[in-house]
Formats: sequence, C-alpha cells, structure tokens
Amino acid sequence: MSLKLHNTYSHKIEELVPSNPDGVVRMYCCGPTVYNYAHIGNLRTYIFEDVLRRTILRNGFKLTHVMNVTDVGHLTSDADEGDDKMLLAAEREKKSVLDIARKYEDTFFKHTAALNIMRPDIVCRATDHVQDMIKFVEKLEEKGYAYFSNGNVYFDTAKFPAYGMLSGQNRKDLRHGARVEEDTNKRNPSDFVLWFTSSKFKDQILQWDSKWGRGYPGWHIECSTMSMKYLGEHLDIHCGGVDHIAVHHENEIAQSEAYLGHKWCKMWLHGEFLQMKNDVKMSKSKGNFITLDTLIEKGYSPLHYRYLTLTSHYRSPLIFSYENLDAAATAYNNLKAKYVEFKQVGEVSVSDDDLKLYQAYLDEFNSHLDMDLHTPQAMALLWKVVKDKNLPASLKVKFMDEADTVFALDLAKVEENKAMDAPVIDDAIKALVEERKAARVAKDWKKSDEIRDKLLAQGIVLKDLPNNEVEISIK
RNA sequence: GGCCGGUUGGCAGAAUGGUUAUGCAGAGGACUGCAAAUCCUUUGAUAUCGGUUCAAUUCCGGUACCGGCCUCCA
Repeated sequence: MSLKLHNTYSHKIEELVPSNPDGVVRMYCCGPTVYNYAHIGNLRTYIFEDVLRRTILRNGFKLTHVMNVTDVGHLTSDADEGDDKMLLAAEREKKSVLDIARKYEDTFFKHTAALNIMRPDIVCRATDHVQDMIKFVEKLEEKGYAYFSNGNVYFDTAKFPAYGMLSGQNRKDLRHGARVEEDTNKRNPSDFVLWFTSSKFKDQILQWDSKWGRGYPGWHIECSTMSMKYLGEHLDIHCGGVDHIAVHHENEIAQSEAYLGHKWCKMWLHGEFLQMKNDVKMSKSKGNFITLDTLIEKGYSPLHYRYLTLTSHYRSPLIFSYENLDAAATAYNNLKAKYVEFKQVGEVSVSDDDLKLYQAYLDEFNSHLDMDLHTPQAMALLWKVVKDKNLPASLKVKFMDEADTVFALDLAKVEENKAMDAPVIDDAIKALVEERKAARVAKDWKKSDEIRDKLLAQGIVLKDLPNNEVEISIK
C-alpha cells in the first residue's frame, strides 16, 4: 500500500515518502487571513487538506501538520492599490486590529470544527513570529538575495534562477503592472517585498523595530519562517489553494531555498476553487460570499456541505448552487438512514466469503483514496457497498465506520437535535389521530384525509402502518 | 500580453482507445383505500471542426466558450 499524490511542481503523481529519517511526514498548509469570515470556497480547501491529513494517518504515517494564521495586515505588494485588509476591517467594525483578528480566528476554528476538520497539530500566528521573520530576512540579505530600496527590503528574483518553476511562468513573461501600478523601486518585476518600512498608505497599527527601521513583514515571509521553525529544513508537503501557486508559493520557494541553500519542499498540493453558478468568483475582497453560517441559517448541516465537496475531486472545480447542495443533503440523509437501518439488524453470523467480499471492498476503498485522494470514486464505492445484497448488514456498518475515518461525516452519530425543536404532540393531536383511526376503520377516506392534511399543515406527518397503526413524525 | 485548468445526461460529478461510475431529480412497478416512506426496475450525455487509428468521449491540432493566476484572496 502506498499513498500517491499529485505534485504541482512536477505535474506528476508521486508516492509519498517522508524525507526525514524519523519517518514523520511534515506538512504545512496556508491558513486563513483573519480579516473576515472564511467563505465556503475557502472551506473547501480546508476540507481537502483534512481528507489528505486523514488519509496520511490512515496509511500509518506519523504526521506533523502546521498551519499559519495571518493576523498581521499585509498589503505587501510592491505597488499596492489596496489598503491593509486588517486595518480596513478594524475601521469597519471600530475595533482594534488584534481584536478583529482574534474574533475571525475563533470563528474560523468554530466553522472548521463543525465541518469535522481536524485541528492541525500546530497553529501559529504571524504576529508571534515577527522576530523570526526579521532574522530570516537578515540572513537573506547576508547571502546577497535581498536588497534595500527606498525604505523596503526586496527579494531579488534574478539571483534565483529557478524562479517560476512551480507555475511554469517565466520571470520575463510577467507583465509589468498588469493589474497593479508598477513599483519603480524594484529591480525585476517579479521581485517582492520582504520587509516594509515605508508605505504610501496609512500608518500600520502593528509595527516592529528592525535594522531597516520600524515596519512590518511582507506577506510571503511568514510561511517560510514558521514552517521552518516547526518543521525543519525538509518539508514533505505544502498545501494551499490554486490561487497561491503563481505568486505566494513561488515566492516561498525562492526565499526558502535561497535561505537554506538546498531543495526545501518535496510536494506541492493545491485545491481547486468552488465556483458559483452564474455568478462571479466569491472573494473576501469583493464581499460577495457565502459563509457556513449562511448555510446553517438556511437549514443545512455543515456536513451536508462536507458531503458535497467529497463528491468531487479536489483538483477539479466544483460548481456550487443550492440545487446541488440539496442533492447532497438528500444523499447524505439517505446514507445516514442506511447506517441506522443496518445497525438495527444487529449481529448475524458472517461467513468467510462475506469477510472476503468485505475485505475486497475495503481494499478498493483504500486504493481510491491512496490514488490522489479520489473521494468521488470512494464515495461511489460506499454506495455500492450499501446496496450490495450479498454483504451482511453488520459488515456494511463496519465498512461505513471505516469510510468515515476519512469522510468524517458522522455516519454513526445519532441526531438528537430534531427532537429538540419538535412540536409537542399534545392531547388534541392524539385525539385527532384516534378520530382518524376510527374513520379509517369505517372506510371514511374523505374524513381520514382531511385530518391527515390538517396535521400536515402543522408540520406533523402521519404514516400508516399495518393493523391501523400510525407513525407520527415531524416534518 | 503571458501562464494554468476546464467543456460528459435535467443538476452535480467520475472514468475510459472498444462495455460511459455514483448521487440527486425524472419514468414504470411493488406496497397503500389514497398517500408518505421504503424497495425493485429504468430512460437519458461526452462543446465544435479536423487528424491519427480497425476503432476516439478518451490521443494530437485548430476554433468557440468557461474558470483561475500574473495585486491580498482557497
């Protein structure tokens, strides 16, 4: 058994082999910038990373998983048009920058927990590591990769010939000022800021002293600094969204390998976007996004959304619409109902052939996950198992439990909240039910249906069982 | 302008050089007084134009359209 993953750097599927002698897989994932709520597109990427994490563990590897929280405002860009995001958020909400950051950080982890996303082993905030970043930049400067120009420290991409390898973009093809005003302090268009002391924008609230003057770090430096601090010089896996490939991850590679003097990260994995149907891209900066709370308010469970994301491959775009979410919610509810049904059957004797069949299914399931996290095929297989008449219910339950170690859909968890907000079935309702029973005995179908409709209007569903028994449930 | 990725049934979404998963929806049937739920069965798709091939949805090329990146974004 081996775990194979698609490496953006090589464009190939490669086997995961830990590069450190202790055999521990070292994984770093780009975390949230906490100036606003994470939207469901952001969350898709974290679900993908969680599936990756769970699959690594399922393969028996030891893992150290690190994620950053970007709580220092960064405009970073070398010729930025925008204001600092954190500062804007603070103004918008009349709070201090750090209060804002903590608030959104808390919400982020509340949302990821609701989606059954395991918390990384180490979560690190940028603001706690600024001194480390300063040292990092100093060393880059000593090694001749950085230059000081008009108040800012820049990384000189001309000194790093491999720049652009990840995204396949040539340094020279990058368009000067394609979308942004050109920064004339830079030597090359692809150069990026490591440390700011001067900005044409408002004074930053969060600033630190450095040998170049009081200022703040460029955005890219935090990921290199913190990943090395916690994971050392040889990283196995670095994850993020596809939008990070071209600039952020390219810059991370440049500054990290320049700093270390050797190859840094082995595998790069990137999650594709969630696309809105008939709509423009969801983005924090445009403010047009759907959060997990939006879905909850509409009556969906966070796990309905998790299910939806599992039906597509992480490297394919997924189209979001409420129609699709409804389909996922129905499928998910049906799956859970199956679990309950199989569980009720209880233990029955299982033959060797049954066990063989079970094992064959399980092997196939693992092989789908181990082939670049192919959750859609694994999910299709789960349904096949659920519907297989030749497999005893107890083994179906066992299979579903196994699948849930990666899917994390709480298939075994019994819903209790439904009973909480259920209307009370009072005496008046009971009386109507009895009245209807009598009507049915008398074959007075008109009256019977009237009573059923009346109760349905109150959200009470009647289901006729044999022997004139009635099951009363809540819509 | 450069660079990535994509176009599969009603909606999503896999796979594949010859037989096109899975879920949701639809249809028919069983059950029911009728329903609901459930179960069984089932219709239906590979953007477009060329090329290679015995055979292309799959490989190659052109076109159109879509998404993303080149500024912080998952």
